[in-house]
Amino acid sequence: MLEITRIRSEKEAIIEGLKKRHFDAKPIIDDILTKDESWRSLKSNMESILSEMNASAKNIGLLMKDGKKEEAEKAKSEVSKLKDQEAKLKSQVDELEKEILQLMYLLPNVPNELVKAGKNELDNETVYEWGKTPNYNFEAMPHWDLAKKFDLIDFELGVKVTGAGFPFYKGKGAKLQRALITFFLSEAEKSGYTEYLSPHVVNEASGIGTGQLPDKEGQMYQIPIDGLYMIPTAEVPLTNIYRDVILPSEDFSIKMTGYTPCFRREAGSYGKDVRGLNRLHQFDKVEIVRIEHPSNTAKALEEMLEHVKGLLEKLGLQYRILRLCGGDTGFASAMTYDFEVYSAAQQKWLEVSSVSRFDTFQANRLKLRFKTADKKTQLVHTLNGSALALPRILASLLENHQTKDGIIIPEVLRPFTGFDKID
RNA sequence: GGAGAAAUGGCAGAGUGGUCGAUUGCACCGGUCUUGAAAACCGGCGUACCGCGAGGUACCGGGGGUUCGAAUCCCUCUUUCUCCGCCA
Repeated sequence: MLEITRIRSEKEAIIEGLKKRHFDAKPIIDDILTKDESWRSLKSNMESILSEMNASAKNIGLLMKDGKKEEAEKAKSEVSKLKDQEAKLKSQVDELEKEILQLMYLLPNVPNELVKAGKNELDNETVYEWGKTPNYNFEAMPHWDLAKKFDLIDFELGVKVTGAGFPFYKGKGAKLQRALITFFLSEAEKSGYTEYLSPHVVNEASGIGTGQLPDKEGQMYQIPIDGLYMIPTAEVPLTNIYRDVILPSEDFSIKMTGYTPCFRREAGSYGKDVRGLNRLHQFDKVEIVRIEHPSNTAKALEEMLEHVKGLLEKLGLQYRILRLCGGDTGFASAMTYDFEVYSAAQQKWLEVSSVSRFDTFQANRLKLRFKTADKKTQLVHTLNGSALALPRILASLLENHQTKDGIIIPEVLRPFTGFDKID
C-alpha cells in the first residue's frame, strides 16, 4: 500500500509512474484526496468536540468532589448534546476512513525508474543470459514422460488422493526433490540467510500484511472454520515475523530463508502450459527474504540476483534474466526480475524464480519500521525472491540433463541425493 | 475437551470509576563530575493521526457496552499459565 502522505505530496509523480503499468491512477487518487480532505476536516471537528467533552468530564469530577451536585447535573446534560454530535461525526469519519482504505488498496506500487513501460510479458527486457542449449542426438523427452519412464512422479495418484495439480513424488523423484531443497537451503545459509521452518498456514492479519488480503483471497486455499489460510509462498510467514515491529536503529540487514510447500488455487489455467510440473496447486519452494535500510535496497537486490544466478549455474541450467515491464510487474513490487530456465525438450522458457523489491509498499501495511539516528520512525524496505521454486527446476533438470540411457545428476546435488544418475 | 487464573510502556511491576498516557525499578539516550571508565547526581526516554504552530485526539491483549467520565465495571473474542481429560 502506498503511503497517504506520499499520495498527498507526490500525486503527479505517482500518476506518471503508474502509467508504466498502463494503470490509470488519476481518478482513484483524485477520489482519495477529496475524501482525505473531508476526512481531515471532519476529524478535526470531532476531536475538538472530544476535547470539550473531556474538559467537561474533568470539570464534573471536580464539582462532584466539591459537593456541588446541581452544577454537576447541569453540566452532565450539556455534555449529552456534545455526545450526540460526536457520535454523528465519528460514524462519518469511520465511513470515510473505510472508503479511503478501499481505494488505497486499489493502487499498485510505483515502478522503479529502471522499469520500462509495457503491457505484458512481451515487453519484458532480457538483461542477462547464461549457458547453452543442450544438443540432443536422440529424441529428447519432456519431463512428464521422463517422470513416467523412471517412475519419479505420479500425477494420477495425486488426482486420486487429492486432485489435479497435487502430484506424488516417488523413489528417486522424491529424493531428488528433497536434495534440491537441502541444496538450496545450504546455499542460502552460505550467503548469510538465517533458516526458518515456518507455519504453513497463516491468519488473516498476516495475509493483509503481505498483501494477499483483502482482495486476492481467491488465490489462497482457506480454512474458514479457523480463519486461516494456506500459504501461497514462504514470503507470507517470513515477512510477517516483522509485522508491527520497530527496529531500534538504522543498522540492520535482515536475511531470512525458508523452505515451505506453497499452495495456489490458480483458477483458470488449462492446456499444455499446465502440463506436468509446469503449474501446480502445491509445490515446494525455498524463498529468500530481506529487510533492508532504504539506502541498501539496490545492493541487496543485486546480491539476491547473484545468489540465484549461482544456484542455476551450479545446476548447469541455461537461463536468462528478465526485467519485467510495468504491466507485468506484480501489484506490490517496484521492480521484478524473473529467472527463466530454457527447456530444450519443451522448447520453451520456464519461470523458476522471481526476485522483487517492494520498497515501502509491504512495510507500510506491515507497519515495519526502524528508528533513524534522530529518533524518527521510518518505513523499511522489503525484498524477496525464490531461490528456487522446485517443480520447474526439477522439470528442466530432468529434461536438460537427460541422456540416452538416463538422467545425470549435477555434481553439486550428489552429496544430497546419494546417487549420480537416474536410470 | 472441562475447571480456574491472568494479559499494563523494551523488560519488571504498581494502579479497581475522576488531572492516569499511566507510580516505581531496570534498560536505554544526553549532561555534570573524572586523565578515562564506573558510581553518584540532573535531564530525557512509547506509537499513530490532525494542526504552520501552540496544541489536540486515540491507544493499558482485540472488539463491543455501561457512564458526564473506564486501565479500573459488564459482554465477547484471542492468547498465556495452572489443574484434569485425551493424544503424536
